[in-house]
Amino acid sequence: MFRGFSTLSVDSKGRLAVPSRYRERLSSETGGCLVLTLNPMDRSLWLYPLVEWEYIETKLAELSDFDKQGRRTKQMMRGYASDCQLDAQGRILVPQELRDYAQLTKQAVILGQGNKFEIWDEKAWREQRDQWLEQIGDDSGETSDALKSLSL
Amino acid sequence: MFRGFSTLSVDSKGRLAVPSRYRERLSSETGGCLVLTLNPMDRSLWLYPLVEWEYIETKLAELSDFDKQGRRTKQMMRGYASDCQLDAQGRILVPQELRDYAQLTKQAVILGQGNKFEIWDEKAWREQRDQWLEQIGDDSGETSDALKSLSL
DNA sequence: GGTAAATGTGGGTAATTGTGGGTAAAACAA
DNA sequence: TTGTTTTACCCACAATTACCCACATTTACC
Repeated sequence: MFRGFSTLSVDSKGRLAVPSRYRERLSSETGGCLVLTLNPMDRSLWLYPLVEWEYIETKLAELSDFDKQGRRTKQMMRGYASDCQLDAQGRILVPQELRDYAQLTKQAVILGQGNKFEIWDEKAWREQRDQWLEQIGDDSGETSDALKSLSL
Repeated sequence: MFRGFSTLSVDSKGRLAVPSRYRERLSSETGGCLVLTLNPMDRSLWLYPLVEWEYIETKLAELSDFDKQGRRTKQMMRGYASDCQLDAQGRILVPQELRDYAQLTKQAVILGQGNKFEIWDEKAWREQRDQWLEQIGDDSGETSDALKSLSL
């Protein structure tokens, strides 16, 4: 399981260095093969080790083409999934299209999220975070049963 | 499984270059024989390796002629299916009729979608995409059970 | 606190890939 | 047949990417 937070810079070629503490695990688990795709919920990116992605892909493939929301989710995540490899310096190249989607500028943040990483533009992340923090505490409005019974 | 995104240009002759990362697989799997047809769900095209298409064709043949949606799907997909071959530069020639259907102009995008590729006019794709992204995140309204229990 | 190692960052170069166009062969129509 | 259009094959340039090296900064350790 991946966890933790790092800031990192996106250079002029769109490369992004994965924090060194994760590199060994990524190389050994999957030979450095990673899959980067968009997060359909937010303007951010998800980075999976290849094996994890393949599992996600089977789950996506099971979604019906005749369910609209399911079809769209599938189309987005698979359509934008791009294979990448750590280079000799432990960086990945983020395709232009995905940089645009997540509005990545010079500074980005990477968040460990269990089976994957989430990558945000730093400024966008801070704004979202502050906004959510206000909402989460606010327990008016709908809260699912699963959440209601969750003790952290 | 095919995945990933590329932009590509449709030249004045209606040719379209398949991204090089897929070429070897397409050549070896099917000797470069591909089938291009329309996507009956959206104004875009589907590109299958021949073997995949043949499997789809058997499934289409099983659809009843007394189900309207089934009959139309069959008619469209089979009727517009056209064989094509990768040329020496890895391009395919898109028939005028299909270019018109998908409203392909100069810039197109190609999306890996599991057993096939999906080809859109770039502008049309971006408009659709932005519209869908709003809907996916919007969790009011109906969400299918399959999606509700999906963790990505 | 100082030194050495590890890490993050930037950029140059060569190979690969995408794109456009010329020309010859093939298909089609009159 | 003849003329016209379409398709296949070839070459060439431009843009992108992969790979390599170098330096600055941070971290770990003595």
